[in-house]
Amino acid sequence: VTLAEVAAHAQVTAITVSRFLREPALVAPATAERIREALERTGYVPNRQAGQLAGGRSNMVAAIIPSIANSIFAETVQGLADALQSQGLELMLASTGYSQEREAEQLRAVLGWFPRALAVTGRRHSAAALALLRDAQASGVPVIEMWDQHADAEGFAQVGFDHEAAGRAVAQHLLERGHRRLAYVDSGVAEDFRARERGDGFAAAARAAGASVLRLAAAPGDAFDAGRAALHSLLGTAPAVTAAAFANDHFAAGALLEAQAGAVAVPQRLAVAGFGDFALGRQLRPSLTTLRPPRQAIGLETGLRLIEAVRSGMPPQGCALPWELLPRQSTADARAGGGSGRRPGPAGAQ
Amino acid sequence: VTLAEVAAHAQVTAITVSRFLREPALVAPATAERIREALERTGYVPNRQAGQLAGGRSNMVAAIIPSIANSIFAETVQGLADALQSQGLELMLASTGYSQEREAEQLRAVLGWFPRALAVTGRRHSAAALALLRDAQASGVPVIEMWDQHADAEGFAQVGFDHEAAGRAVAQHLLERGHRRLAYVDSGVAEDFRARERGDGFAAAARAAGASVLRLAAAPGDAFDAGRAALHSLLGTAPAVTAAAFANDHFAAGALLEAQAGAVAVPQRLAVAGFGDFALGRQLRPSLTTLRPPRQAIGLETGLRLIEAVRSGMPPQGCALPWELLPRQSTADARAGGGSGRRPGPAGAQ
DNA sequence: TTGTAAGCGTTATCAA
DNA sequence: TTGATAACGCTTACAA
Repeated sequence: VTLAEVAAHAQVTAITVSRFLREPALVAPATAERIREALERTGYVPNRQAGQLAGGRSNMVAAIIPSIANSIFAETVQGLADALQSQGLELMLASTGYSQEREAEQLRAVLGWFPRALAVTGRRHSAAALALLRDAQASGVPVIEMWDQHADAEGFAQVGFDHEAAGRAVAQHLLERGHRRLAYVDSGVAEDFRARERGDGFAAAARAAGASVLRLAAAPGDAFDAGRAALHSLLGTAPAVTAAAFANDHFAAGALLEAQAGAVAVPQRLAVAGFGDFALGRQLRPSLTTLRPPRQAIGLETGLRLIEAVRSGMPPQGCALPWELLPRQSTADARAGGGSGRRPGPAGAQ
Repeated sequence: VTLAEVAAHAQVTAITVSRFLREPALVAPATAERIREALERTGYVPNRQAGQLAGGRSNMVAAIIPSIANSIFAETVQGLADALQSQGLELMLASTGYSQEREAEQLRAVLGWFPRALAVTGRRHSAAALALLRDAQASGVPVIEMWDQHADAEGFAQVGFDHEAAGRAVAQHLLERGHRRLAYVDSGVAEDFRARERGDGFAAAARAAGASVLRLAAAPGDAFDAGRAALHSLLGTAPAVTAAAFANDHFAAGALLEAQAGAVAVPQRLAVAGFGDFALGRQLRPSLTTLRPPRQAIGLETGLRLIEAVRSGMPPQGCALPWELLPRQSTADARAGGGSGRRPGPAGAQ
């Protein structure tokens, strides 16, 4: 069913129906009524390809994330979709599997749809991807990098937070509780740059305070199992370590469960901290100290800023979003009487 | 950059470049080389809207799922995306938030892109959605309903499994272990029809064996908390119940954790079974008996069958995919020495 | 308030 | 092996 057929039913021409669809106020009430009926009877569905080709712009925003299956990004996507939907924009999603090569590929694929705006994850891109992003931005397509907030930005707006600072905060938390021999368990995924940066911040803060830091990488495969294995290798090879931070809550939860099974006292023998604030962490005993990233807010804010950029024609603005350190039982101070409450991260315009 | 500009660079006309892009073998080697160079130099990106408008068909498959954030569907989407990608098809994703109304809306939105094929979740649709799906199918767009496999199909191919049978299998498992007073904790989401059907099957099998079944609904909000609360209300209002099945592993895990905290012996005082085989279930002590649905296989198989339908022009075929009951410690027979091994579900063509 | 004409960037068809 | 021409279904710009 095309516009022309609907128009025939309503005894007008196609352009009038098109106009009614976009600006109903511009057609006479009687005509509008006939068009409404015709639309109903024919079950007309506007052809987006044709509309966007003729109009010269799409109503689609493309987002590229590392993994759909990672729940942390699922919430970001949800926030993004919510923001866009309110403006009648559609979301096209692509995932890279944490591969820079696939990022460029996926970028090329979505660019063929000529999206109205672009959201990518992180600030590290292959040369090919970077070139595509720059071209897009140069041709007026707003681009936002999600989840990051770092000085070495490549000229794109960033909506996220500083992962090194987050890592430092976790270290600080452990240092304040008297720990001097720390460990950081990295993600097994080499391309999870943000986890690595949190580790960098963690290590830097610890060393600055005169503490030692052992870094090891989690095994690939099931994250719980990897966390369990990491606990063993930690206790085996570095028995002096008294506190460990993990790249995410799944690793940390695995370690907690293994500690439970092996009668390793947490936090007395080993304090444990995670990242991400996954729902499970609050349920475990001891409950898991973690850092809550603004998972959904990143998506929502990205959406709002892209919309604004589209509307105004100006490049989008980035911003730092606050995270929150959630001290719980797994790092409770064995000497004193527990945690010191919540500690919000920094926020403010870029 | 348009095809015409590339063509000018290569000293041919647009159609030759277009041909080179689709069937390189059809252009002379020397010309091909010039075109390749021109493509490179100009950084040409094909305009999908124009291509699909002219070609009369898209290379996009649309999938509609209840929730992106639900990990169970994330794996299905992954499988689907993998299958499609191998054929150069792109995936457009829409989520409904378990609302039938939004399903029709989202369906209308994606139909505007004239997808090559359509994958929806489940067999229950609003009248509006049903009409859209029928129209699509009638106009030659293959449609598959994922996750379901039921006799009252509305004429669409189904790739999934029979949830009543899955529910019956869980009940059977508990009955075999001597339980006669059972409970089923439904999902708090009223529109999760599949969880309800599993409950129906569970209840039917239990009653057929002369056992009693109490059904209650989990509270909305955090699933772990809902599981904890469900355990309490179960122990409080129905102390005679000796085994409980939950609509998903998160509820069940919450119950397990609460039982642990409250010194309720599992499985001795209460046997607990879940659904979904989430990674956590294997980690808990007692480990969680669950039923593993073919999460990823559903997506993969749907993709393959849609591709085949597109290729052949015939309507897609559905199929039943096997699930697996995973008996673990949370339902171990207190009388005997443990579980009886894995029990695969039924499989075969529809 | 409605309509006409042109064109968006590509592909199908047919011709050379 | 390459090209000319005519769509595809819609919107923009302008005219009536």
